[in-house]
Amino acid sequence: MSATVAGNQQQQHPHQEWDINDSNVPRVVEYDPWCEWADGHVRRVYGPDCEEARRHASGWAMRNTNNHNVSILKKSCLGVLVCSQECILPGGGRVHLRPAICDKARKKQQGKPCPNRQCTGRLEILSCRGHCGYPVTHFWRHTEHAIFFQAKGQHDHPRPEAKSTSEARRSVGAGRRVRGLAVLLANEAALGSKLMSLRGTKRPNSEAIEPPRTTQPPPLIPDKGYSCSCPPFECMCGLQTNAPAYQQSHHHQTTMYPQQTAPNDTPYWLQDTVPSQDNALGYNLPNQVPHEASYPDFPSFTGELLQPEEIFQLDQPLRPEFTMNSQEVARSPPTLLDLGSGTIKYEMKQHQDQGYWNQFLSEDSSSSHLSMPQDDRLQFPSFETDKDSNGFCVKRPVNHFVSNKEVNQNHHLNNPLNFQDYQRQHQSHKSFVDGLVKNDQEANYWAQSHQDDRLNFPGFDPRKEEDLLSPRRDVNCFPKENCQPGSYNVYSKKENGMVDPVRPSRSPMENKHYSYDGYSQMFEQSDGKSQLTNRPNQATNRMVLDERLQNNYGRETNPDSTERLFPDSNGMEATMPAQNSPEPFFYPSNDRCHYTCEVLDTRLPQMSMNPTVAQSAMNNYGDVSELDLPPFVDYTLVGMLCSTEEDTSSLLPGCPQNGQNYVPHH
DNA sequence: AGCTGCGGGAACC
DNA sequence: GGTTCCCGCAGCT
Repeated sequence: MSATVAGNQQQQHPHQEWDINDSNVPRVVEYDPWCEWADGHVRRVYGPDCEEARRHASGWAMRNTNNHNVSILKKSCLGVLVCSQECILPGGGRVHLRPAICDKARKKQQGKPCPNRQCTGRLEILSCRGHCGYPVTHFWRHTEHAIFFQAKGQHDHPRPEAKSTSEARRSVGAGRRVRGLAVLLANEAALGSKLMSLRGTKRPNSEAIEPPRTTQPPPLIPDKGYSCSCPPFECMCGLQTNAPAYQQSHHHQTTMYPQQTAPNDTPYWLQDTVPSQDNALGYNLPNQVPHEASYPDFPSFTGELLQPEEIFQLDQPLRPEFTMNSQEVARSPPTLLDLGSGTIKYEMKQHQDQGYWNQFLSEDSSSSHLSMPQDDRLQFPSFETDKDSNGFCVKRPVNHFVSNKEVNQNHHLNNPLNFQDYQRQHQSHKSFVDGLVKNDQEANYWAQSHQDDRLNFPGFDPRKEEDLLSPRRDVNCFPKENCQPGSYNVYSKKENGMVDPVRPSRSPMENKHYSYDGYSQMFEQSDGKSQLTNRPNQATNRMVLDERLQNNYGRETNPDSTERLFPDSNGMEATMPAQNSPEPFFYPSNDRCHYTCEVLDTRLPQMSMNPTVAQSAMNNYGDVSELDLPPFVDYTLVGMLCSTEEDTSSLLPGCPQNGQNYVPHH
């Protein structure tokens, strides 16, 4: 697919506006690269030959929705399957499987035992409410020259496993021996997909099984009721959200919002993170278009590397302290999750592997709380570097600066590091490490860090902490002021101490924020306390970056956006370059969206983090060595692996979310 | 069995 | 009347 306009060009020619609903859409000469995980209010234009676009594919589980417009296909997000107990996988990640599109199949999924063999939870759907309380919607429109895509809303939940993973799991069949799956996955990896294997064991016990339940909430906010005045398909609610994270991914890091609005003294990224990005990551990635089905071509295991089976035999938790080059970073890391030991192993390129594995093997995870740099994830092969519109890899500024204030109020969900911080704070929750639940840690959590965590949680709004959709829902995208009061009240019930009918309080878990990141936890989960101690450091490191960011991206607003390029009066399609620019998309006037800055700052930004979530799963490996698998055991791991890609994109968005982000004008 | 697209219908404004 | 979402159906893989 051809590249889009260069960043500079984009800036000069701000996003020409077009709407999927327009009678005449512009005739695009350049197309956006395929983006599997489009999030936020974005618009993209794909070439007619883009297979993914033609299939209306998406990493998100999107179901068809009738919009009574045959020319425009509408799809809405089904959310993600999560563990009812919000358990943390041995690797630190969380369960987030892909909901079946088919209602029937989806119903079957719900209530199944959590894939985490050490967890007694059940799978339940965490529905998407990213669009003012309703599921995020995707619109597809085909024209003679291009395929137009428009998304509304910001996913307020972790990314589900990749579709390919879900399919693989399905094909393997529940209840099969894990090894079968491992083999399948291994083959996949060899093909450039991913290598995964997992070990299934019998579930420890069958506690009282919770009746299958759905987290599906009733529409909280009538699509129409809320005061958002955004026109159809142009709602900008929550648009800021993804911008930060995605923005990063682009060559032009146009970072808007948080940085601009909040001065901050708290480093958003840890310093160690920076180096890794700049140095470790060369971003010299192959010109590769993100593709749903195409996982980063990580190398398959070779004789020099430990075989999956061998890896699983390790008794000691592994601790990664390694760096990898940019190319490796670009790939999804093959990982192995040993549920038994709770260890996640990453496959590294051989030249690096040796050292990596040596270290890996020699360290004890129990004491590794600090072993992993805050920005380790940046070093993971799975990170896909950003590519410029032309498909060339561009060094992605890792410097995403966010002040403390921002961290608390305007948390960028997209920021992996941010996420990481948060997550670490919550690792003690339901951690099943080495087969044991760390009760003591939980206690600590409540006694020492819980409150703290919340305050530090990105996007956390102290004023409304209880009103967050769900503890698991990291993002609260509901506009405070503009969503209908009535709708909003639904959430406020929680504020009043009311229990969410759908999700009975399970304190202490109840208030826990959903953590998507599995990276940091993988190696640190064993020591919850240490995590907390790290924070100060992290904060300090962020500072420099924040400053830089502000300087560089201080001027986000682009007045030019006012020009409305497309449909020309004569009815002919206006030719325009695809909107790949990372630049924020501003509406000509403020009147289109009434969300207040406060809302955006405090809530929307969180959404951008979502992508990160997926990471949790990402580096987990399944242990191939063991045998019978409970039907569900497999997919957790699989899903986790899948998330790799997701995470990748989220962290360092493989797909330029830049497409066309709408940024609220204030 | 599950995905996808289509269309009817209800609810809301 | 317009828009949204829910649901079922049928074709396809």
